[in-house]
Amino acid sequence: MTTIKDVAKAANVSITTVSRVINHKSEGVGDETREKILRVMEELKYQPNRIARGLVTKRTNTLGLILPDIANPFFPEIARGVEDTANIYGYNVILCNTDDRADKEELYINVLKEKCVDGIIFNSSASPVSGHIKQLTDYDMPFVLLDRYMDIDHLPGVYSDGFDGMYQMARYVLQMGHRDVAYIGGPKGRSACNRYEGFKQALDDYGMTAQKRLIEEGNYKLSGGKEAMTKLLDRGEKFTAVICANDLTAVGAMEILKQRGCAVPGDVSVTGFDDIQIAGFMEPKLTTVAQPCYEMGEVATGMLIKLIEGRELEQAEIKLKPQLVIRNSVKKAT
Amino acid sequence: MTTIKDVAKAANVSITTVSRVINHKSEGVGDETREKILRVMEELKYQPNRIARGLVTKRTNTLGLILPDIANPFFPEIARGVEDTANIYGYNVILCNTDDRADKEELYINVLKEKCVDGIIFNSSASPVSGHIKQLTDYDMPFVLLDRYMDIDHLPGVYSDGFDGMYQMARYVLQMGHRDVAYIGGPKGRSACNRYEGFKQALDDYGMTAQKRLIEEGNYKLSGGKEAMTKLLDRGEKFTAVICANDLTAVGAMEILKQRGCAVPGDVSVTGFDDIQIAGFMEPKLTTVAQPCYEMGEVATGMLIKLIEGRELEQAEIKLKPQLVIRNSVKKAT
DNA sequence: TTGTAGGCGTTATCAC
DNA sequence: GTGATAACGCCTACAA
Repeated sequence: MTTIKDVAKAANVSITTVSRVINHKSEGVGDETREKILRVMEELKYQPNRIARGLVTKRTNTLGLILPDIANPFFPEIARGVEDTANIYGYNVILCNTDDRADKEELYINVLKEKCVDGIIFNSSASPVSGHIKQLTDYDMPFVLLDRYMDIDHLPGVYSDGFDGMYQMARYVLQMGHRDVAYIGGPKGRSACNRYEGFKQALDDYGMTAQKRLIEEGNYKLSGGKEAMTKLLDRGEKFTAVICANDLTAVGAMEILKQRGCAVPGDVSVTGFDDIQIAGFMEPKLTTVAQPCYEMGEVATGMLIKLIEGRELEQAEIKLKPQLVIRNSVKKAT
Repeated sequence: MTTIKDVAKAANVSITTVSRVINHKSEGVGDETREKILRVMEELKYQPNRIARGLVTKRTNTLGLILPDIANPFFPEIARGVEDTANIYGYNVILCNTDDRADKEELYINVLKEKCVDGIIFNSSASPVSGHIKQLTDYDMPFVLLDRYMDIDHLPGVYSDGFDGMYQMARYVLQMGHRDVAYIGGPKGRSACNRYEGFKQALDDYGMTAQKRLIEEGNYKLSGGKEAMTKLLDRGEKFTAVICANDLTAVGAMEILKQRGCAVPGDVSVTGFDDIQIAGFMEPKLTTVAQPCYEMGEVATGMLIKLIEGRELEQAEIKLKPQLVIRNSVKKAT
């Protein structure tokens, strides 16, 4: 490995001078000397050692990205947005999968700190007040929260506006003339970014109120959609549309509907949320809401870099608008 | 930030001694002194600076993972396998998206080198003889190739055995009694890991030969499947099954089939390859071949770490077997 | 315009 | 057992 020292010797100058041209502090270096040094660097295939540089500058140009599971289809787009943006600004990103386990989160935060990353983007199901996240605020480590819990302390974070997304969807369904609209949500504990509240607001704007008999709890999985729809049907509820809190739930609900001889969207319209890959391929193609994943990664990274560079954030919390994706699973109510 | 120096001072010992207990070289440190140092480290919340350590040990415990696009559904599982394994052995991984562009690949290799990663896992569509990959072999940087081109020089690499996967599939289709079997492959240039060869071998084992009239070229996309199937049908070819080189192709082929009034699998059986998410959700559920993605990441990382630690590889090239996933898109030929 | 010297936080090599 | 001290490769006052 060739070092700055080798270059200096070969060019017959001091280390300082070489360092100057490496860092483009070209003021204070003669044209000839610079030329020569550049030439020698080329010949020797010199590459600066960023580790050594980091030791003195306290900057590694590396970011940490902590998320539950990159294999979960929700995250790759986010990760891509993060990496692209980081790359533009000259940063690299270390990927960490936590499976939402507090111990792994804590471990990664520590390692990342020891490796002196310049900042961390953090997606966790844990609330920010919980211990291992307090680590972050206690350290002087810049960080940005991603999705998940809206924060009470106005920590910097980027969120997908579930309220707005579901509001758009519900309004669309209502515009299509549906009045008996069922809703299959997430499990009780999880607030799910206010999706349910968006649903209620839309009803409200149409002078309606949510009817308890048409509201069921799901689990964000296929099974939840199936079970909820089974209950609805077994109780003999009447409805012309079902709004589901996510796509998997919608797929499950649809399967039961078809089994029971209900045509979708002929007899019952169905909607999802997330726009996972299958949404565009199933029969009928699912009308759903697309999360602004890539953009979330982009925006979060932009914020983080601002933070790292000591610039002020105009806004600590940024909510991004999801997008309504209209396909074929909703038809006009007759 | 508290350093080893602070700890030494607070514990009234030399930094050497502190360093000894940090690195668990407990031989040569008195029990009492160790206790005291441990206590002080705790109190001061000391965390070793891995940058500084790396500067002297020449090891960063960081790996580079270079791939085209983490948002491409093929890679998240691989990345997860890589990260999990790396984590087990105490490494972190830097994620790099190249979009298969040679310039980006070269750039990342350089940055990774400058950041002194201990090794690189590399997935590229470029052939290993091309310039920027030669960088890797020229450097004394350990690396493992992932999927893509089988290598002529027996560089270390992990591959999915496309031959075997397609052989399994074709054999299954033949076992189901089909004799007029069409094949929609990839674009001509790309060898596609010998999938086509696997297909031919299976026919051969059944005393049959591939018939040119039933072979069409695709592009691994929906459009390719549609076009190829349209050609086949327009030419009036007779077949009871179509084997597609990947799932998207199969989905495209199926759409045309249905449009033209052919039932799947009633009239024609269809198979895919890759087992992407939609395969399990479409109607009929697609019989396909699952790539050993997670395992590939796992194995590649294991190899890389061996390389890094200077241990010998029993095998430079490892081929992993894909798995046949039988669903509902193939029925017995009558 | 250029060079000298000190320091970043560790580990490694010797002494004692 | 323990402790100086010299690296590691680079940056940055401060001098010249």
